[in-house]
Amino acid sequence: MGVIREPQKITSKEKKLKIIEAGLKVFGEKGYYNTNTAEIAKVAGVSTGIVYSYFKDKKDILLQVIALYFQNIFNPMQTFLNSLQNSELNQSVIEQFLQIAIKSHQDNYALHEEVIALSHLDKDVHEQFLNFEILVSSAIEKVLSDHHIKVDNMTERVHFAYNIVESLCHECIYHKHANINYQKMISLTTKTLLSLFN
Amino acid sequence: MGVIREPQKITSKEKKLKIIEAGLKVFGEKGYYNTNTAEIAKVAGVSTGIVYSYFKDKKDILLQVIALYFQNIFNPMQTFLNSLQNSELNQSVIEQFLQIAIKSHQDNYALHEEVIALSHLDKDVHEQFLNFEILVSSAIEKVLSDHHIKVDNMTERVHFAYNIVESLCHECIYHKHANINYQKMISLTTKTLLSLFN
Amino acid sequence: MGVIREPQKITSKEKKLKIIEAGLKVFGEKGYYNTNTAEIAKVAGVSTGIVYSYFKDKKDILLQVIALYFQNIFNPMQTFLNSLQNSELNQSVIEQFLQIAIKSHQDNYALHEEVIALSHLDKDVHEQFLNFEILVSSAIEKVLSDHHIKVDNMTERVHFAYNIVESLCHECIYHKHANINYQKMISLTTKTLLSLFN
Amino acid sequence: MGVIREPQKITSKEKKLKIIEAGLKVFGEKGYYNTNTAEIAKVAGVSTGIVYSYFKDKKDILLQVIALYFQNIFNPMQTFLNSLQNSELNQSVIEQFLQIAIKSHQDNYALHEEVIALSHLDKDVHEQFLNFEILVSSAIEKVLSDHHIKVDNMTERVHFAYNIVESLCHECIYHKHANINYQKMISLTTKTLLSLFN
DNA sequence: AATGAATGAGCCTTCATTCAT
DNA sequence: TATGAATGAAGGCTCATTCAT
Repeated sequence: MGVIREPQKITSKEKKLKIIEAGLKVFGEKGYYNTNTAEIAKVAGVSTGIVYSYFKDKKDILLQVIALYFQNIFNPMQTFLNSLQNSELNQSVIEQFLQIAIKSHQDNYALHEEVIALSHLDKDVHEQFLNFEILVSSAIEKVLSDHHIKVDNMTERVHFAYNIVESLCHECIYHKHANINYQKMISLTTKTLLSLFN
Repeated sequence: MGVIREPQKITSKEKKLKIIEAGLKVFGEKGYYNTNTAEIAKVAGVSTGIVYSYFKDKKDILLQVIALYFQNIFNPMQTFLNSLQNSELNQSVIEQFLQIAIKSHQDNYALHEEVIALSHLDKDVHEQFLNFEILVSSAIEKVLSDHHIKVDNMTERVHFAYNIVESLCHECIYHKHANINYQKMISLTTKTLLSLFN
Repeated sequence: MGVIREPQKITSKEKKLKIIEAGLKVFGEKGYYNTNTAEIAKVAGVSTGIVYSYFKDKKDILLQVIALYFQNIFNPMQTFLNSLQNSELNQSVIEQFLQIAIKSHQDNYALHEEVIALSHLDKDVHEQFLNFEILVSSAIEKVLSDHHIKVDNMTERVHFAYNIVESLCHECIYHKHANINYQKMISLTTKTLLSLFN
Repeated sequence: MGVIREPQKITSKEKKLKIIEAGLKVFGEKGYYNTNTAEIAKVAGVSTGIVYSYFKDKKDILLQVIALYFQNIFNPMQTFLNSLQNSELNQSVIEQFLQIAIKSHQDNYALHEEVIALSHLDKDVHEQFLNFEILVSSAIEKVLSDHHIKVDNMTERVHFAYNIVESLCHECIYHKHANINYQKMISLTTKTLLSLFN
C-alpha cells in the first residue's frame, strides 16, 4: 500500500535523517546511478524495506539529499550576508564572501558534480537548482537594497554575478586547470563584481 | 571480443559514421542512460553485433558522439576567428562572435544538456570538455596575440572569458529564467569581455 | 508468535468481526491478491500487528471472510425453504426460489468472482465450497423429502439441480452474454428443475 | 565466464513453443502466481532474458498458454462434430460427444482449475473464455442447423447446453463428490440435452 | 492486548555484451 | 564482415510477518 510516513517520533525523524545522510555519502562517492537502494539502506543501517516507508522511491531520496546539500551550501552564505548590516560593501567584503562561498562548496564537494550533472538530466533536480539560484539571488539583492545600491538592470546584473561566482566556486573545488592561477581568478571575479555594482 | 576496427573501406567508414550520427540523434533525444545499444544500431540501420566491431563498448560510442558534437560547436567559431585577420577587435566583433557561439550551441542544443551532465559524471567526457576549453582558449589567445593585444594574466582572463561566454550560451539556449532579459545578458557579457582585454 | 486467540470479551469479538468485514469489503473490491494485510487493518481500524493475534495468516482471514460470504448467501435460501412446509412445490415456488437465490448472490456480488476463482486455486477454499454445496443440497433434499417427493437417483438429481441453479445465478449477476435473454434462461432452468423432480 | 554454449539449432518458432509448453506445464503444476519467469525459462531450457524477446511480459505468456489449452480442448470436439454430417443426432451421438468432451478435458486437466480461476480474476483470460464459449456454441449450432433441427430460443438452449456440459466435464475430471455417481450424472445430462433439442 | 516500525526474501524486467551462424 | 538471438546479472520495489515497546 505504501503511505509515505512523515516521522513524528524523534527516533523516526533521526532514522529518516540517517537515510538522507547515507544517500549524501554514497551518492557523493559513487554517484546516483551507480548506487542501489540496498546499499543506501546498508550504509544507513536499516533494511531495504523501511526506506520505502520514508521515501516514495529512489529519486525521492535523491531529491531530499539534494535539498540538504543546497541547505549546507546556502546557510553559511546567508549567515554572512545577514552580518553585513552595517558594513560597507567594499572589495574586502566581496573577497570574504567569495571565500565563504568557495569553502561551503568545498565542504560539500563530494555531491557537487553529481548535483550539477543531475540538474541537467532531471527536471525535478533542475527545479531545485533554480530555486537555489533564486534564494541566493534574492539574498544578494536584499543586501544591495539594504545598502541603497542602485544600478540599472539589477536582475540581470545579479544573475550575471551569480553565474561567475558559481563558476569560480566550481573551479576552485577541483583545480582542474593546471595552468590557471586561482588566486588570479578570484581577483578577476572580485573586480568584475565591483564594477557590476559600483 | 575482436579487435576494434578502424574502418578503411569507404563503406565501413560510412557505417561507423552512421552509428555515431545515430548516437548523436538518440542520445540527444532520449539521453545516454535511456538509450540502449540496440536502439542506436536500429537507428543506424545496422545490427547490434556489428556495433562492437567499431566501438569498444557503449561509452566508446558516447565519446565519439561527443567528439563530433564539440567539432560541430567549434568549427563555426574557428572559421569566424580566422576571418578576423585584419579587423579591429571592437564591440561589434565581440557581439558577432557571441551570436555565432550562441547559434552553434543552438544548432546542437539536443545534446547540450547531456554533454554537460556527463562531463560531471564521467572522467573521460570531462577530459573532452577540458580539451574543448583548451581548443577555444588557444584560438582566442591566438587572435589576441595576432592583434598584438597584451594584458597581464592573459591565461586567467581568457579562461574567465570562456566561462562567461559558455554561461551565456547555455542560458540563451534554454531561456530558463523567465525574468531575465537575455539581450541585456549579452550586453553585460560584451562589456565585461571588452573590459577584460581593453 | 503468540497463540491464536478466540476472543472472549465482547470488544475483542467485535474487533475480530470488524477485521472480517473489512476483508469482505476490500477482497471484494480489489481482490485477495491485490490487497495487503496493512490495508485490511486500516479499513478495520486496527493495527497490522493485532491482525496476527486473531488470525494465523492472511489466508486465515480469507477463509473466515468466505465463511461469512457463504452464510450471507445461504441464509435467505434456508429461510425460504423453511417456509415451504405446507406449500406445494409447483412452478411458482421454484421461480420464487430462483429469484431468492439470484438476489442473495447479487447482494454479495463483489466477492462472488473472487470466491469462485479462489475455490479453484486453493484447497481450503475449495473445501468451503464443497461444504456449501452439501449444505444447500441437504436443505433441498430435506424439503423434497418433507413433501414426499421420491425419484430415483435423488442425490445426482439434486446435484444436477444445484449445478444449473449455480450457473444461472452466476450468469444473472454479470449478464456477460450480450445475446442471451436471461428471462428465458430462468424459464429453461425452471422447466428442467420441474422435470427433474416431477 | 567461459561456459561453452550448446549450439542452438532449433528455430525461433520452436523455441517460442517450448516456452509456451513450459508455461503449460509449470502453470498447471504450481499455478500462475506461484511460478516465476525464471522457472519457466529454466523448464524451457532458455535464459530469462530471451523470454522477453518472445513475450511482452509474464501475462503474455499466460495468455498464449491458455490459448493453446483451449485449442487442445476444442480440436477433438470440432473433429467429432465435423464427422456427424450424415449421422442422426440420437442419444448415442450425444453420449459419444460427452465422452470426447470429458476426455479432452481430462487430457488437459492440469491447467483446467487454473484457467477457470484466472477467468474470474483477469479480464483478458475471461475474454478468452468467452471466445471459447462462442466457438463451441457456434459449432454446435451449426451441427443442429445442418441436421435441420429447429427449436424456439435456440441461442439460450445452446448456451444452457454448453453450461451443463461444462459442469459435467469439470466434475468428471476431479470426482470431488464422493457420493455422486458420475455415470448417472452423464445420463442426466444426456437426457436433458435430448429434451432441449428434441 | 495493542501498536506500527522493521525486516528481507523474492519478483519482474532490462540491457550491455557475446557468440553461433 | 555481419547478424540478431541469447545470456544472466543486477536493480527497484512490495508485502506477509515479526518484534520491540
